[in-house]
Amino acid sequence: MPKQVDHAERRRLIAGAVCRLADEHGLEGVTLRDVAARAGVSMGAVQRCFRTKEEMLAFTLGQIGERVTGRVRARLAGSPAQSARTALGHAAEETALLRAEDRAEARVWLAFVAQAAVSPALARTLRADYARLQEAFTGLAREALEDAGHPAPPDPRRAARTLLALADGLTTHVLVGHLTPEEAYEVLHAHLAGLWEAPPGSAE
Amino acid sequence: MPKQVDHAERRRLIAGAVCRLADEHGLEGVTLRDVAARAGVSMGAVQRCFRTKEEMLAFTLGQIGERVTGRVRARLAGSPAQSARTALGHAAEETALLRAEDRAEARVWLAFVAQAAVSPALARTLRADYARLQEAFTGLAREALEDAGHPAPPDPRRAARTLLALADGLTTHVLVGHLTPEEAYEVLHAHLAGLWEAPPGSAE
DNA sequence: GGCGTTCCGATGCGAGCGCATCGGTACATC
DNA sequence: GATGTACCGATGCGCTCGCATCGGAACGCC
Repeated sequence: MPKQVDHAERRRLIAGAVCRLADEHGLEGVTLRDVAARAGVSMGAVQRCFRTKEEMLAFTLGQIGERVTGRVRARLAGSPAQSARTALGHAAEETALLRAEDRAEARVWLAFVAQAAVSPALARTLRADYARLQEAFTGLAREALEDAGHPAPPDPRRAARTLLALADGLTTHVLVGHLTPEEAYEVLHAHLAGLWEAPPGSAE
Repeated sequence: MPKQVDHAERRRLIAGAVCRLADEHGLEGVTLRDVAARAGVSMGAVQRCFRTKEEMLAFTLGQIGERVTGRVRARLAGSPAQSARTALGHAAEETALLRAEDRAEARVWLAFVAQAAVSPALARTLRADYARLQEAFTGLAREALEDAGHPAPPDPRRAARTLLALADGLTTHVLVGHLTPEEAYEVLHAHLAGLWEAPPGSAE
């Protein structure tokens, strides 16, 4: 067995370079040459790891999805100690990518979402991520709404969908500069607060 | 004075071609040659109307913005007869682009939003559109919330921002196939219903 | 009908793209 | 240390891109 290379690790390395480039110039600005240069490897190495560019992009999107859902899960793992309500708030924050240090990740996410609209393969990956997130949100929302003491708690799945869409919309609006991160944060938490204060039987 | 051409009309014609192509293959698939072919003109004509490709894309984005805000305004024009609450719902529907026939427009919008994240010129255009929409939404929300008889009505601007972000998020989720248009519609209207039913002093 | 002006379609150009190829290198094995 | 294999970096290829260029068509005007 001659020289061996940790392929998985290298793939992650390359995916990281893809993210940094996509953050700077958009997904269109991601070329194999630039990726190789940024990752500090040769083009040949990139081509060895991924047969085509599309495969590379799909892998990168998968990495991003794992990172986001992983962070949400990490927050949830520490949640039993806190209330489900707080946990849901934190999860929504993680998803909305409002922090300054998440800015790059948000831009990459947006680039991939746009591409997914015309690329079935990417759309599949993205749908799986959204499904996982919605499931997690729904569980938390159910728990939190029951805690709120509603005799007939609102539909937790709908609450989760609303929250997920709101988080994504806020991410977008921050990215294009329509809202500041602070404004988005305020909108998000006002929405969450409204969830618990809604009267029994409310549709929201 | 020799041959004269309606430049404004031709620009709109070309912008239409850009939209159709962006719908099919994403913004990356929009090339000057394809645009010219789709618009039924020569490449030279396209280059005469727009000095650069970027100028062409910016103009197209402006057209889309005008179309959306124009439709919202049109709905609003007929609103004095109805309640502000209904008008706000209709405006939100228009913005969310959930109908099947809006699908193409939604895809184009998403492509431009992603590009705007790395293109200041596009971002400016987009911000102006969002500002207009938010203003319109805020006015309607204020009116509707006052009609709802709150002694201390919730912040209408925040309600408008929430609604706008939610609408955009839903558009995105429908595009990637996470939600069906019907599910998104249901989420949107449940959120609207929750607005009126929130108790006085509610944060939402 | 010649003329001047405006417009346009075809063509060329340099650059950059994704991908294929291949000789050389590094390393486990014996 | 020879050898076989897995790997990689460099280079080449075919293509398409955005943009520049230019000869000629179209047309109001004298």
